[in-house]
Amino acid sequence: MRLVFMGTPDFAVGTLEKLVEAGHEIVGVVTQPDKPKGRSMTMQPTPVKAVALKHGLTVYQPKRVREAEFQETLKELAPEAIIVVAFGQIIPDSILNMPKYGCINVHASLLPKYRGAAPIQWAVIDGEKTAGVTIMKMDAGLDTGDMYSVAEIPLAADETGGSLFDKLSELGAQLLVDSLPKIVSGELVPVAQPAESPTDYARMITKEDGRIDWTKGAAELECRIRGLIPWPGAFSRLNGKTLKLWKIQVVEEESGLEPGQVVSAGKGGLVVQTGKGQLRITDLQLEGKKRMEADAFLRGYAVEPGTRLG
RNA sequence: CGCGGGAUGGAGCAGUCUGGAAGCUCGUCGGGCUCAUAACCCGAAGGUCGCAGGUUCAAAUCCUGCUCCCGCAA
Repeated sequence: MRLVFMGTPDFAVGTLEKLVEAGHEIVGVVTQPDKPKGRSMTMQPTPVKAVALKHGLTVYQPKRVREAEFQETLKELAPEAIIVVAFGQIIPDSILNMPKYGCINVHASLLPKYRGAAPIQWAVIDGEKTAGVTIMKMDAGLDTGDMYSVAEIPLAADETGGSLFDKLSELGAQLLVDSLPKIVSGELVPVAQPAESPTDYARMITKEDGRIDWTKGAAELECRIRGLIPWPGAFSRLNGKTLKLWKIQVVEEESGLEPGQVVSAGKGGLVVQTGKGQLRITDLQLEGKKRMEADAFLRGYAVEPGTRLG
């Protein structure tokens, strides 16, 4: 098919590559403008741009796709469909209706669950048992379009935002490539979504979402910590410094200490009381240091029981 | 030049401000105790103190340059 691809982060890269492999004619790749990134604050291309250039594809980076000038460009490209994967901009009606097959979106959730920008992390945070991807025909609403196909997978017990991200990225890419011909042939018919989503809107994750509220229960915190790996990561404060929590286990015991207080620190890791149960931190990272095992860290850095985190 | 922390035996840290014998908690190896042990006791090995210059009678420590790692910010 003659396609235009719109996407920005890593999640979209796999899909773009699959489309190229499948022999589709990608007449244009649209991605967000470069932004300064990293410690040096140097300008970095988006992951999608980097891959697009590698394949010799033409890249467009409009500040807003609704700009008249860009819409003209798009018209000239005359795609049969526009593939949208984690693009990061609202697409106006005029573009949604432009191609014959409209704008086809890969969304990383089992719609109508988790509409929004960060469906993957929220699924893990909420402790969902399964997750998946949905191929849908975009409409003016936010992730409310009619659905063509879905693929579902179970969540691993130690699933993290990052691991699920990788799985769904792959799953979504495959599902899209498989679905496209069937959409053209009419084999796949779009089905309307239920109007109401059973979950909260999956809003963008921010750094603050990683701050641990020790008054919450251990099981709930455990899901949250997994969901936020590798970014932004769950964190608390230890002696005035940021402490990232990388690996933890739930301990079904109570200590009588206040939530956030250290129960024990030693070979078993750093055990902290929560509002319900305790968390055993086994991999951590102190500000300015590398990630390491709690056991190793505690050999050189004394933490007295009763110390308060947060 | 976005802000900041760091590099010290195998691991994690202290020591650096206020130059003057390389330290702590572990690990490893040997021995002892014990029914036994990740427990306890005794002993040992193991370090160019990131790299390169400079100051000094003397540098892990002060000065200059460089490399690498990390947090913030995105």
